[in-house]
Amino acid sequence: MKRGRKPSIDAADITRAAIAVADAEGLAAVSMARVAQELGNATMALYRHVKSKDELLALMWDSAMEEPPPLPDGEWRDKLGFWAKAVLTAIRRRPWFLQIPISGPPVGPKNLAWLDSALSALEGTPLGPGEKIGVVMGLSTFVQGEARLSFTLSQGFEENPAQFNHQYGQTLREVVDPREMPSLAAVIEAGVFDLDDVLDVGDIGADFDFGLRLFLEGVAGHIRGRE
Amino acid sequence: MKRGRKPSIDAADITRAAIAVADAEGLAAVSMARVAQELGNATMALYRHVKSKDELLALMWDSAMEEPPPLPDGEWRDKLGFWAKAVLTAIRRRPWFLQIPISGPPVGPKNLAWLDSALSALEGTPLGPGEKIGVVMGLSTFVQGEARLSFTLSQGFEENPAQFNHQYGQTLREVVDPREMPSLAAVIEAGVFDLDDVLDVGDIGADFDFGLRLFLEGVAGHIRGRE
DNA sequence: CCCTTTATGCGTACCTCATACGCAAAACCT
DNA sequence: AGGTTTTGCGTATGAGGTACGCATAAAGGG
Repeated sequence: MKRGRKPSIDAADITRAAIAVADAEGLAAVSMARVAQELGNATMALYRHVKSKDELLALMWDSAMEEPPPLPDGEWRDKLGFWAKAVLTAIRRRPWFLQIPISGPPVGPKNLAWLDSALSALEGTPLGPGEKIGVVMGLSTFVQGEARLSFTLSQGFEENPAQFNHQYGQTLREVVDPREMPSLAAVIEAGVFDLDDVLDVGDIGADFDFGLRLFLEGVAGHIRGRE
Repeated sequence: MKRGRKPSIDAADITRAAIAVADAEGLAAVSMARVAQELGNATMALYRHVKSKDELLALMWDSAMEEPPPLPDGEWRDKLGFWAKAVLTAIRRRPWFLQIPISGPPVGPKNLAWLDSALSALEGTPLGPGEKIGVVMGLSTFVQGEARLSFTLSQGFEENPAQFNHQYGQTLREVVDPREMPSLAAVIEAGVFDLDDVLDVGDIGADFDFGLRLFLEGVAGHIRGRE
């Protein structure tokens, strides 16, 4: 049988506690001391189960994502669109996911399940394996980038609401010289940046939807040009 | 005239020094003490010109980008493609750019110049102002995401070369159960992940090129459907 | 030319963190 | 029971950000 003192906690416990802290107070609040306190252990006890904080962050990264939801029936475009929105929703539930400095390609089961889900959406298409990966990587990159952007902005908003809303369009009008940046000035004058709802944390966001549509349209074009 | 002791440095000097440190040793090496040393001042002297380290990072963020290069002649698709690659190249020159936790929308002149440049590429198209912004935002999101990914991976590679190259495909084969994730397993079996050149830091990268092509194709489709 | 005003330079000190080290405590084996 | 092995954790070190207050210049007024 196994010798030595029984472990009172294991790496999974630590990861869970760390995730709870991150969910409640943000990634910045995740310190070894804080996590240990959550578990009722001393700080240094954690190091028996986790080599370093970086390793803990990697574990958190693997465990952070929920299970991918089943895709709807329909053609690949609907499925991929649904998938993209599901990714965005999942990330929004754990915004700190994007703040973790990742150290390599995904090997955790959850992340791989999401990858599999996206690939399955392309199952009926004539795309080759490499192309499927390319499509999914591109889409995933776009979604994560958009999520990061919206999260960053909403965070900046909480810290300093004044600089947003109508302010931004106004600020740009002051800073941009129409002679130096005519294209940008034209867009500013059109009032595109005067929206109140630059963030719209609640729903999916028009920018995201538009970009997603463009990307999927591109995939459709690629498939068409290939048949 | 202005009273009081003459400032020996100003915020711009500090920003420059901080950027020099980041260029040479990475963003992690940028500490107030390190920057002060670079300038021959004491640590606390910096706080006369910069409210906090966060503010310094924001200043660095604004100054980090170079001037956008002039776009080539041709149709919008060539221009935007060129722009996207230029963004990627510029970011690769200062990889730490993406590590700075940004706090709001861009107001710095350099970043706005890039925005203007991208918008000017769409000048000849029938797209409205909101659509132009949508296209540019989407593209920018994609490019930054791709840059972040390639940077992250190349960094992980330096720290731990063993886990890459053929290893990754092998690792996946061990972890992925074909019954649970059939689509992913199929792609793995096709050998897509066995490449030596997952990163290819040198050139533009096939994934990036493919994703870029898809997105631009999507924009073309959108324009076509609008005329 | 000295003194007051004002802004900068910076030494000291405090706090938060990650983490190395070594000993104490517990659980198993013989 | 005594030895062995593994975990728990107190202590200590060092890095980093920054508040505070005094020292130090530079300009203006008398």
